[in-house]
Amino acid sequence: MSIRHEQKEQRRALILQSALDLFIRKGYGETKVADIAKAANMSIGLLFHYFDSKEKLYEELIRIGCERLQMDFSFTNESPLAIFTAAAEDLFDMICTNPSAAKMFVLMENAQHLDSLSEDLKEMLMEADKLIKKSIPLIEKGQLLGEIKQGNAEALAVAFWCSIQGIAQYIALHPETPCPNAMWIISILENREGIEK
Amino acid sequence: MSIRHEQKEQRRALILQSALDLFIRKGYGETKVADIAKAANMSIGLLFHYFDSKEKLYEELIRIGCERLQMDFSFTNESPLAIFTAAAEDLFDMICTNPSAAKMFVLMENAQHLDSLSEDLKEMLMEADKLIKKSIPLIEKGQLLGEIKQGNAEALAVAFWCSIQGIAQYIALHPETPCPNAMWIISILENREGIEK
DNA sequence: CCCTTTATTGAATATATCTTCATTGAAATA
DNA sequence: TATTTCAATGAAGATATATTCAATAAAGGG
Repeated sequence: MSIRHEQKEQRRALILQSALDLFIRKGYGETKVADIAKAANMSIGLLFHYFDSKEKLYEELIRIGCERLQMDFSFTNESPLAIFTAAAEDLFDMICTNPSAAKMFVLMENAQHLDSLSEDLKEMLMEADKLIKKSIPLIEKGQLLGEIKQGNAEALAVAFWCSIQGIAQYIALHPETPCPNAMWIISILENREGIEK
Repeated sequence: MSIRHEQKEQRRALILQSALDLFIRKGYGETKVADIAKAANMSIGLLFHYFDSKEKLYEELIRIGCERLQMDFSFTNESPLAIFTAAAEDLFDMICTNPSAAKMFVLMENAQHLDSLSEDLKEMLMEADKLIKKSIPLIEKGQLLGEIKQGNAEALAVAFWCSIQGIAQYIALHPETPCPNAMWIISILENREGIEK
């Protein structure tokens, strides 16, 4: 392949990477196109040679995020706690192994609360909130089985998923942080020993 | 006191409240002065009658946040786990009782990563990051005592504080959410039963 | 009741930021 | 090598947003 074509891809990737980092640190509105160009070591004009607008660039990042972070959270016939454990382990592995995955995770969360965003992108982003809602019946099942502790199922779901979200955010902003163990977060849900009735 | 004076205070409070809600939902840069004025049911001009600039308004919010959220996290001579438990319970109580406290919590977190902010405010905000650093020796002490589980102390501190941060963020944006139990988060740190050596 | 002070408005202005464009130079192609 | 195509620049232009201001209405005080 030609030198040009390679460089084109590299440049594009560099812009996306720089923009992602800035967007999650400062937010969309406070990240100036000039900041992104500077971070990517290029002129403002060149940035617009690669992306039509700041908004398109942002949307491209979200699109990439949606592709990569396909949270299956598949309803296998495993026990509820096993499903949450697998999900947590997958996520922690992703977040701690791949710095840009952690950043994507944060971008997607922040994007949810943004007005000026095309409808189809907004729909894609609805997932995160659904995750909590979808977890509630699973938690209730786990409570009946005695593997998940008692308490309001929605509150438990919020505690579980938001803890992961909070940790992902910190790791995204401080990539050198030692990675927490997924099992620590599972202990939020886990019913310890005796089944009290 | 005169009607005017009362109304003045009310207006100011209303602006601050509206701005806080918008800032944490959309971020500083995407929150337009017009949005704030609209949310507070007043003209743009009047908003500037109460605050010199958008930035001053933001800084005022941070100043209020710093006053209210004086995280003592005092080093009493209680056991490490008891100190973390007390801190978590205090925070959860504050977050779940007082919606604007939860929002403040989020604002302060977001503000940290903002450039254009006076130096003295930046210093005030350094606290959150210090919280994790200050927790490390305490966690190590708890590990020696066997009340806190084994593992990298910094990673445990990150897991604990960031979980609280993540939950606070969700509650701030969804105030009707049932409040998680502080003890659920404590179980991130807690060493269950047998001391393995 | 008159005069002073303060609240209130929205259009006009200033400012900041995004986006375009004419131009230059480097790489591909023949 | 000549020619075409694309990368690259930064200043000019367009746009969006913050801020000011002159004018009006309401309240306070004598």
